[in-house]
Amino acid sequence: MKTENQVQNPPPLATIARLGEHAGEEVCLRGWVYNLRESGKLLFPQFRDGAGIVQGVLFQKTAPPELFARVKSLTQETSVEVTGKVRADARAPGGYELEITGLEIVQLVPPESPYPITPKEHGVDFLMDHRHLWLRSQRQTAILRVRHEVIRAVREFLDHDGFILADAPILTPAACEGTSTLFEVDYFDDKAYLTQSGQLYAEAAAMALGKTYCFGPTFRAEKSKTRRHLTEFWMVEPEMAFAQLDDVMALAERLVAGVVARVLQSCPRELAVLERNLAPLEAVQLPFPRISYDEAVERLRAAGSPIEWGGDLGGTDETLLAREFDRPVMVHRYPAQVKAFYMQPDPVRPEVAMCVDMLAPEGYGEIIGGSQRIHDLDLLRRRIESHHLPEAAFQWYLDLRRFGSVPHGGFGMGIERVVAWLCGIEHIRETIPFPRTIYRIFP
RNA sequence: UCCUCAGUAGCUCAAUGGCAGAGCAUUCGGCUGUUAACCGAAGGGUUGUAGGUUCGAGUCCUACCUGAGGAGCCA
Repeated sequence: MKTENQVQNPPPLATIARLGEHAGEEVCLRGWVYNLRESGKLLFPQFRDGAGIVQGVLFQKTAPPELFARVKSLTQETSVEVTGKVRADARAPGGYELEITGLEIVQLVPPESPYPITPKEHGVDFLMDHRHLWLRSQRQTAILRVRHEVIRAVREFLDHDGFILADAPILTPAACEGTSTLFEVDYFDDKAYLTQSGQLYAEAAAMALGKTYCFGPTFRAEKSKTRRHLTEFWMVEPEMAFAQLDDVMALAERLVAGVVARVLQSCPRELAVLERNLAPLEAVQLPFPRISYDEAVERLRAAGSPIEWGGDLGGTDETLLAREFDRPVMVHRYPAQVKAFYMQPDPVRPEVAMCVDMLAPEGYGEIIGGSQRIHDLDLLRRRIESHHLPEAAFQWYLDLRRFGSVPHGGFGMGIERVVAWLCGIEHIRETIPFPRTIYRIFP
């Protein structure tokens, strides 16, 4: 009966995520074999389709011998098209299972060279060497789906707020901030560098468009070796004309709160796979606490940190400070000496810069760094000089202060750090499909 | 760049200076509701590389290679 029906009327394609909508019906799934369990004359192949996992059931007693043999031969990650009747069953993981009526193998993974990543534990080195396959795991697909949702939420938020996307170049003639080590590339007979920030270009775009953002990969050649660093990472950088530090902070907290709310709403399944505790994310409501660098140093010293006024916050300082709040905390007005040359000094306290860092809770560190930019030509010139930067390279940037300069500002948000925080995962390397770290550029 | 740790079967890991082992994976057999299934058997090794100490080195020493965690720097 079933076979006849299949020939006359091919069953509709379904996805595992929405299998429940087809209860009682015969459907077709396209995907890969996740695992095969068997118990005598009873087979339980598990299938994944990129959005979920479902278990199939096949009894030798009732199945055509040829079909039974084919299912019994399935190896992990073999690609298949399987048809079957969807049935609710409390014994099945996910609540539904597929009573298999037909199965076509698209490509059989040969048993003599099995899929290398088994459902057992593996070490970091092995998994990173097989990143192209590791991506298929439940955990990795969940993380990538959250990443997708974060990026979509950021873009929709900025788009709806009147920001215009104007991307910055990736190949640049010189350092943007003059501090970090850059990747040098051969540019015909000249030298060029991979961008470390699109900000300077975003400032130019803001003078053209009012509110703008750039969103792309950025590169740092520093030999950072921590769970928070990649040499290639994605950053979104909004920039606003006619804006001051308070406007920058207001935008930053609205953006982050919006992204968190969106991920909570859209990714419950993924966060469950990742076993993310939702309470700390649900606590992320406006407004975020704002403290000055001065107050941060006081709090840190009270908490036992040896920090002195004048230095930047270390990783442990960030964790210590963030622990005192139940939502991201914005630390503003750092000493100008530890910050970039283009940051506007505080008018009443010139030794501090009109800048802000947002620290994520739970020890995830700095996710946003921003500032009000210097809009006065002479002051900016003096800063370029005192930072020993080549003024000639910055003439175009100085032009922005010659022709209709206005107070303006913005920030950069590191996508991978936000994703790591929202997913509650240990290491940033899992938040990007193919991470680049100091000692790893393969695959 | 600095500090710490690690490298043994395809994978995850054991092995007091004294015969190279287990679980998973693979192959074969068993099991009609499995949940990283389970039970039995088999195959699978230049112990990261090069030296050194020793009667004898996976184990101790030196150098190097590869990777991980952290510092500094940053998002």
